[in-house]
Amino acid sequence: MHWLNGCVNDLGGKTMAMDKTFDAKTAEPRIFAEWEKAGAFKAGANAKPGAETYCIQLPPPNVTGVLHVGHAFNHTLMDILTRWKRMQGFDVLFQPGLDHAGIATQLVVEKQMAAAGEPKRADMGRQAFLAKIWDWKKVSGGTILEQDKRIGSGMDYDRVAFTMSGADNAPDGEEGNFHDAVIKVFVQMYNDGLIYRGKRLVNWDPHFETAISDLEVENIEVDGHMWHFKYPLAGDETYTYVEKDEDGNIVLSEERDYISIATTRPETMLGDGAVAVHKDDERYAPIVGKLCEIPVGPKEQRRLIPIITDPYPDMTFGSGAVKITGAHDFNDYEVAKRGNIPMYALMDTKGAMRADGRPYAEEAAIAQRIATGEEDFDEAKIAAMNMVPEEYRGLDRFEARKRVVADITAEGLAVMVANPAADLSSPAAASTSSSGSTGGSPTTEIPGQAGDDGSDTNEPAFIPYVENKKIMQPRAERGGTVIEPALTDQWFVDTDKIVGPALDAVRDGTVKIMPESGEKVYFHWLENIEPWCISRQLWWGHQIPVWYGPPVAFLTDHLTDAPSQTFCAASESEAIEKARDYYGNEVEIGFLSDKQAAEFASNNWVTDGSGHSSSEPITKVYLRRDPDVLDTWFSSGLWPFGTLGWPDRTAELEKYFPSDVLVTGQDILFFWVARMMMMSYAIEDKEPFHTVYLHQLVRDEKGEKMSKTRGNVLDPLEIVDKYGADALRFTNAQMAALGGVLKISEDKIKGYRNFGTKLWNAFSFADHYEIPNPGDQPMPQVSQTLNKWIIGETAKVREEVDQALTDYHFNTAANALYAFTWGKVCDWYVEFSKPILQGDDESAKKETQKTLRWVLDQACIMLHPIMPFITEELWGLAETREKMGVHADWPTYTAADLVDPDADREMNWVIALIENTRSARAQVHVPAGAKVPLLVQGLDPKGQAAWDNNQTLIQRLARIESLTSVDAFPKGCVTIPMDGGTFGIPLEGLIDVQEEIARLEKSMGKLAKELGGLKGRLNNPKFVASAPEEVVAEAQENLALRENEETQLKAAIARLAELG
RNA sequence: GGGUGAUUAGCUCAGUUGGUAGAGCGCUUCCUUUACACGGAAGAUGUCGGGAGUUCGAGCCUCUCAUCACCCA
Repeated sequence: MHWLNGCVNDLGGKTMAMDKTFDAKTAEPRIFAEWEKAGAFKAGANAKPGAETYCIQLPPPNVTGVLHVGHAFNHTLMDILTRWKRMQGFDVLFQPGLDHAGIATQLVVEKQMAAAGEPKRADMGRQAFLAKIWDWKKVSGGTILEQDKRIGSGMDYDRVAFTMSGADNAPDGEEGNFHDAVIKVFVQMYNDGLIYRGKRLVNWDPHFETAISDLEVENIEVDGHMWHFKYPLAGDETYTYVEKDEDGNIVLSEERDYISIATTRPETMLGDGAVAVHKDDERYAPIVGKLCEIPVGPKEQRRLIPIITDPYPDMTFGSGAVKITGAHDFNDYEVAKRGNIPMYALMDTKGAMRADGRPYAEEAAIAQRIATGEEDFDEAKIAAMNMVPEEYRGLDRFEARKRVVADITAEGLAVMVANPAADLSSPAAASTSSSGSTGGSPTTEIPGQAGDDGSDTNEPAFIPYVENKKIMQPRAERGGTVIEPALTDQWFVDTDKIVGPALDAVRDGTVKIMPESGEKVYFHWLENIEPWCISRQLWWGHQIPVWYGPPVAFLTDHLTDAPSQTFCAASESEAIEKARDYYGNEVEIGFLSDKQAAEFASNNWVTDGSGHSSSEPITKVYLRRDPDVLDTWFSSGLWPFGTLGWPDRTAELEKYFPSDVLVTGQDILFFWVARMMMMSYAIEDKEPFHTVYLHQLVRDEKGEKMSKTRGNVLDPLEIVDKYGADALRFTNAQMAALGGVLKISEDKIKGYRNFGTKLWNAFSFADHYEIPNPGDQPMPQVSQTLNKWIIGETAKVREEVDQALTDYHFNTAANALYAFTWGKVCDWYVEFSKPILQGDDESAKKETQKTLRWVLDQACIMLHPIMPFITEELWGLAETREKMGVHADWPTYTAADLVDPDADREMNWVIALIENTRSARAQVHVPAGAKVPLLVQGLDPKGQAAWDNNQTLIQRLARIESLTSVDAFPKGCVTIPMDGGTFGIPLEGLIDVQEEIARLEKSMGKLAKELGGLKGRLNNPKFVASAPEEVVAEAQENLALRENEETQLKAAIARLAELG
């Protein structure tokens, strides 16, 4: 054939010798190129007229990504499904694409710029920086899709979608609909009241100076410290602090003029709004409602905060009292919201202590009036207040922490404990310390202060109480910066309003999540869904289509404190229209540049430099575009229809949306799957797909996550180089048990490479026997039992594979094909066919030749979705083919039509006889090569027929010289019990009688166990009464067989016993 | 702390209306027999995590305990 070189010559269709093994390294790229040239993966390729559609959309990898084993696994599964459906004649689209991956991409490009010594992005400006990223994307973006070709992913590469395509600043060649889609969705959702702006505590990345989603934060356990400080009570109040043990015995009772607070983040004390204790905590009951003092900052302006009750504090943890810093901790945020406690933000966008605002003394005075209820407050007022004392302003948060700890300790407000390093015999150290804290052991380590006071020879008797403990620290998934919870203005999707249909769809089965456990997790998450923060303070992404302008009152009153006006519009021109409607036609509308917008101060809407007096009306206003971009998941949430041309009603959209199945990692169920569900329903009022197939992370052979730092990363491309793509793909399919843990190992891959070679050699065998290989031939009509049998087996495996793939049981499909190809075709059919192929019966020979070719073709077809390369190569060895293997017609024959029960029974009997004979021979050490005579006793007609039909091949495979029927076995005979007769190998004088008896007794032992079970059940009247008929019948049948076998074994043992 | 899952051969894992346990790899022995040593033949190994319950019958269903993993706080 023309599309595959080599292997076929012009000498009358006779094939040249095949290579010893399949040379994956050279063949695979060649074959993939041929597929692409033939357009084999184009949408609708090989579709039968009027075919149903089948669509899978690739979860878009990051544009910066390179192929790792997780992708390879994920992509293989989708490729298996789409290849399978394509061969069945469906109208298939396997839609590829890439995600612009805001933060990840920006990080990559900024790193490169830094390495090249180029100016920082802030210096180069937004447009120039974006141009840089686009340049980078052009050169290195999408490497992964090229790598995908190495593993055989059959996607429609002419349709690669990109989530930033068509953006305002996109260069030539990056046209596309995605940007329009994103903007249209935003505007639509804004107009529908599904998107709003608000102040929320978000995860703030101080390095990128952006909010990131909860899901992009990972909590890492690190060594941290828990400091214990005293918050003195206001007005010299005291109370009796009583601590009891489990039995209620008082273990400590003392007068205190403070409340002890434990914290891992002392620097946030400056922003405390309250101290909270549990309402059931008797220790603090006397002081609830009183005020205490934050023990930091200038002495004269110490703030007082209330002691409140809340369910949040854990009475058994730390001192049981918690400082509430609503602006810097998520738990505190909830407590503060519940208790209407002011949340003072202490840090700027870089994570340094704020340096803006009024002098601390003024701020503290206002805060004091708020705390005592003398002054009202609202969100904006609190946000403007800077509660950082001058001495800490501008310090990095970690530096501020050290300073705060040192200052409090110096003032004597740290909780002290006895110093274990001090001389315990001294009276001071032996006395009871004032610490009443529970949990944790004191430590001598004082971070940042070691050696400051006291010398090595003269340890202080008491030291500050600092626990060394593991704390969970939030880190940015990208970059690893310590996340700072921050109160900021962000855009949110009101998920409560759109989550309904997404939940219903799964509840009512419109969308099925596999494995089912995924549904539970999905419900749990969506039923407790939080507002989705969609703004990111990045540049690489879809800029939020919102412009701000002055309130209309500003035109006449420049000092108005009315809030600014928001215009949400799909474009600048639309924004102008909206602004005109608002300001009136006489007012000229302009836009602030990026630079101006960046420097914008909220009270200055006039930027033409002219001075305006409040009496002078303004005739031109400048709109400022929101500088933020949308969360990457906002755009990828539109993937199911965005890839198909939406908002245009393209033919592809009509055809392929909703798609069929989403195959993705369990880890992005919330990130992505849930969002696609919500967005699809919100925008198109349709489910995005009908099935979600979730799989786990691919791990190394020990089950550990692969990571560069661990050094256990397997590179799929190296595997492909070493073992071929098919081996990797087969391994992937074979591990894909629903919900299973995915552990990949090189040994496994090697094993499936060997499997490919086995298939290869089966073809090699056919060539070796000079079996014609004409190409597409109908299933042969056969009369030979052997051929009937293998055709039936083929039908069985076809059903099994189809069922398995329908159920997404890739492992079952792979294992069934493995067992069929190796265990049935190679181990038995090929061996059985040899005597016929070498024999004189021309018609049997011809029939077997045809059957063998047919069976091998079927194996190729059915293995193709999993092992496309080697099967394509083998397919192409035929003289003619109507289509390439990638488009070969998937079979539809059924076991009901093709399984011949008689042939089945006969061949299984033959196989059992050969196996039993081999086993008996091996165990009595008959040399493997030696041919032995075989005796038979009491062979029934069926057995006789089976023997007669298959005599040659039994003799060949069991190495039998002759068969003689006898009435009684001679003494010293190895016994082979079979259904329908007992066989024996006469070996008098050659066998070790004791060994043979041992062998038979072992068989008896196994039998006895089975018999016991069977008899036990059948003798139980309740079993016979309550079990289904067929189960009872099966048991009875089984019992008869086993009893027969038992009789034969007993006789054999008796014979040997005589001998011994 | 909340959630989800796992525990089956030496290892890695299958095992769906509950019918009496399998595969691959590894291991042992033998075999270079004309498709294949990336091979062939034979073989060994299980209290299906512990305990209890439902059932004629439980690896599978229920409860409980133990250990582990992952996700979210």
